Amino acid sequence: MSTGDSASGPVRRAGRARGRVLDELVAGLGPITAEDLAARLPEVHVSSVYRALAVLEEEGVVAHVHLGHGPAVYQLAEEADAVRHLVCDVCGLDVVVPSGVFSPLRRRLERDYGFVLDADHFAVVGRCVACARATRRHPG
Amino acid sequence: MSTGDSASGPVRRAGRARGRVLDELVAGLGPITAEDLAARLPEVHVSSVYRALAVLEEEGVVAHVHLGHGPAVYQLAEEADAVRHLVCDVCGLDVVVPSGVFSPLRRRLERDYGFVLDADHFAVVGRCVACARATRRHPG
DNA sequence: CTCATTGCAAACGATTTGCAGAGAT
DNA sequence: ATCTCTGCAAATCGTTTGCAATGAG
Repeated sequence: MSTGDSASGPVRRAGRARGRVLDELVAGLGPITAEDLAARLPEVHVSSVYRALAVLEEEGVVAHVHLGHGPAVYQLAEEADAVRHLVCDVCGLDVVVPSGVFSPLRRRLERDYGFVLDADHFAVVGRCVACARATRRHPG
Repeated sequence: MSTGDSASGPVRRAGRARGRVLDELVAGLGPITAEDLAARLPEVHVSSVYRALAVLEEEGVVAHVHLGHGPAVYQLAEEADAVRHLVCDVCGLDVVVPSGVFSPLRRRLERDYGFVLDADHFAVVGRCVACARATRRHPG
């Protein structure tokens, strides 16, 4: 019970990929996909980007969100905390809103169904103002 | 403006796949994936199942929902109308709730952000009662 | 030296597509 | 006969994984 950290896992050794990926995220590019990250880091292979992101997520430094049909986007966990994503299924626009907007639904789902909403891992899908307007079956 | 239905598309000809797929859905299996559908129809290729489903959706007979990480599930549009899906990200359980549960959020998003929520195309993700309980980091 | 980390290619699951042939009207 | 539909194989997209080489401690 002294050296045995039950869930400590392997000893982490800083390699090039992890550092570069974190640097990019810290540079504040906002939500970005693994592929876009790899595109900015010619020295780092896409698969290494995914692996680096996985480790960083495990450490709680990074978090990812699935935006509707598109690929997942990554971000510093601290930046992701207070917001939720509304993604337009038509144009892909990502509308970021304060997480508080979901509190009433969250409470209701939890009380009535025991379901704990995780609105920060998957975006909520719909249509943005512009696309909603355009979608009203061709006025006329 | 007589014979020219602006968006009528190609003349549909009933083929084996489309009929079989629709039969299965009418048989009331509830939400089912394209692959499961294909598995029940040895005479129909998966790709034909997807194509049949696409046509049926275009006609408004069928609708599909994306359940979190898993594949999309298909259902008769009329059966899908009144419900929303809460999917557990841990065990995959699909909790079906009346669509009314989302009305307050829907109204708020529309009023405050002009965003039209489409809660029937993508499930809302979280943890079911059992998994939520189990997730509270190993009590003890 | 040892073990984590990386690169690369190949595997993956879900879905789509090109093409030639079978089938419906 | 015409034009849609189907089967099959191959391609796609996003992501994961096996394996051997590299590198950090």
